[in-house]
Amino acid sequence: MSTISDVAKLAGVSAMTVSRVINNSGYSSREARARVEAAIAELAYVPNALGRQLRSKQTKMLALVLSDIMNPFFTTIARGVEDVAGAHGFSVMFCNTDESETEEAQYLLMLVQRQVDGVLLVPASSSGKSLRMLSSHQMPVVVLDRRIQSRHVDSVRCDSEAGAYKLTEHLIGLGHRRIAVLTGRRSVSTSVDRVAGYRRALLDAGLNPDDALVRYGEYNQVDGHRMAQEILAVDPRPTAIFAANNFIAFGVMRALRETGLRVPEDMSIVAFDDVPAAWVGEPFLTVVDQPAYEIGRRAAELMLSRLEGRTSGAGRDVVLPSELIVRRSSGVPRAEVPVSAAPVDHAPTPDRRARGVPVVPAVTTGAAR
Amino acid sequence: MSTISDVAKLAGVSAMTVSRVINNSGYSSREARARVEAAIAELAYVPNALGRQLRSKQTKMLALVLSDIMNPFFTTIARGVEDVAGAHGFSVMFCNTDESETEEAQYLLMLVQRQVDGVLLVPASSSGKSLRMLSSHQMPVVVLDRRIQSRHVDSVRCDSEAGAYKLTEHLIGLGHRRIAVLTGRRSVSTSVDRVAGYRRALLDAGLNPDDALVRYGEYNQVDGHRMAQEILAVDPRPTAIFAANNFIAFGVMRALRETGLRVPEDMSIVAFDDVPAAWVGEPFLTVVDQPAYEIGRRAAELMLSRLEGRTSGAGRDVVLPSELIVRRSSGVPRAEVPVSAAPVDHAPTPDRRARGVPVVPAVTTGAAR
DNA sequence: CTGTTAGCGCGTTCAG
DNA sequence: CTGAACGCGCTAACAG
Repeated sequence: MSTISDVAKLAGVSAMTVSRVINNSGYSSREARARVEAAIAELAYVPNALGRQLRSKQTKMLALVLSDIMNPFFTTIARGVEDVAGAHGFSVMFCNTDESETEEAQYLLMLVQRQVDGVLLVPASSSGKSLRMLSSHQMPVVVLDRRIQSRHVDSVRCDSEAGAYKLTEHLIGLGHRRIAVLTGRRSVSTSVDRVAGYRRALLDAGLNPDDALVRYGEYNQVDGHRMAQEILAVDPRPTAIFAANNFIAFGVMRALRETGLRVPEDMSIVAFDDVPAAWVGEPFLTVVDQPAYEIGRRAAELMLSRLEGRTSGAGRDVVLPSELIVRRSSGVPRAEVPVSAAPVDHAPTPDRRARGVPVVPAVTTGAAR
Repeated sequence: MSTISDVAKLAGVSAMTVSRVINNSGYSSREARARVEAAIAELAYVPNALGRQLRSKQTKMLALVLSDIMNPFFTTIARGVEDVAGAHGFSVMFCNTDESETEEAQYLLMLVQRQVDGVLLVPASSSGKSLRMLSSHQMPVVVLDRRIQSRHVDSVRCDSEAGAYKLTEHLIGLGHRRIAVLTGRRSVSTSVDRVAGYRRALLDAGLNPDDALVRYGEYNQVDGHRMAQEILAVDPRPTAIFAANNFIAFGVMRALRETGLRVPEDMSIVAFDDVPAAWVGEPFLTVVDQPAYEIGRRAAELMLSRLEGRTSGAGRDVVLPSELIVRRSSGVPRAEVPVSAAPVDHAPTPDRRARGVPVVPAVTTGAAR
């Protein structure tokens, strides 16, 4: 490994001149430049970023701390972050917390030690402890996906409450009256926001929320399965289930399959998060799709514009809209339809994307709206 | 940001003593240790890893360079790498090359500059240029997923040839005689190995490979779709399609849906790569599943054991076995079954995992095997 | 346009 | 058991 002074020696100039040539900073004569470049080529010299980083106090490195890179929602966010960061000469480190506050704290400490230039954080809890720790070290932060209290921090997320409202409204429009919701843990804002949107939709329709139909758990398939089993034992049984994320939805599907219930004839399912089109043969679930790539992209841009001094002042809270996509997993509840007239439609069904106007004709219910 | 000498000053000792306390190296008296720890706490001192890295010439950082983190296969590999690396105190940087040699070269140069301790590489091409560049900088490398020429480099991959053989054999056993294969680009070893396994299976069954049924393209949905359209126009049309990866398979499914062909009644599909169980309601595709997490885990372990000096000598080539999982997307070809007796089985179908012995009874064909 | 000086924060070396 | 001196590779600040 040759160093900058090896190059300087070979080129017959000082290290400083070499530095200027490498970084295109300051002036340098054609001749000196040529000699330096020749020396660099001869030695196959590659500058050592560590020295530069130590001196300039910039690592050109961002960190993305999230719960699990295996979740397609986060994978997509990650790709958005990487694309933007890369275009600005920044690299990205990924850290999986698995929703554990302990893991999160350990990673954040490590990131501070490593002097990353900024942290993009999907907080494992809304306690704000992590944010305080980061700000005590003057570490720039953008919070992703979740709501936080602090007014000083930038955040980019999707409107969970509104998305949940849309899904619930859709089910009510189909005629459902008993709708269950299976969500994540109480300490995560998306979990509670989605329940809140669900409740508001029920109330707006003049329906009475039933706490027996609300379950909190983990955002994974195992817990989705468990919660679905519980909810299927409730009497009277709900006619529709709202899964607050994709993994929970798949756990629900499994539970229904095991119980022999058909979707949507015996039970409707709707969920948050779509599965990327590239990964599925025929999309089946009615979902609210979050703009995951956009969340990552916007978060990275916000971070970079702070770091490059193009943005300053109070924290921005960017809230992106979600989109309702109606597919075959949601239908009219059994009681509403004659048994003989419930054919399963297995023909190719293009997505009916709801844009503004609900695609499904609203069923007139007791209450307005 | 306080430094090690701030702590030293406050504790009334030298910087060296502080360093010893932090790293538990050498001796230090109880008293000194206590004073240092108090000072650290008071200043909320966090050691700057950059200084340490510059001095020790170790960054405790690995890089994973792959084509696209959005591909579930690579995401799973990434998680395997991260878990192992994290357990050893290493961090991981991810780089998406999108199969571009240019992108790859840029990333690798950046990684050398950043002085990462090692690179885990899914090479965009089998040219070996990247490997030569890395070795010229004495950068430790483990190649993942793909074959390379060099005998000096460690690699961890799955046996593509054998997996393709299993899938093709399965189709032949069902009675298929005209089987198409849609694969990736010729410069990637997995693409050509899968075609090789396919050809060997045909030959072993006494069938004649038809080059019109072999297509090379990109490992993505768009190209899978395009290649499927081409292959459906071939006369006589094949009765089964072997997609060499998951994305190609989904492109094929889309093409078939658009053409109005049913799977498996009108066309069987088999593919490389399973979709993680957590992401799908009911798995449908007959696949060969690669142990992706294991590939990542083993690669990271190999790298760490080299870095920690526990392994030395010639490059290891770890080849992991794949597993055939038979599902509903593959069936007996149309001609072989009376039209009246081809019911679609929509009941819950547990996976029939083939372990050693083929699950599907072998159809007696002209040739042995 | 170019070179010199002086660190960035830390750990190794060696003498107390 | 502890500290002083030095250097890792690079660049900001200042002369020339």
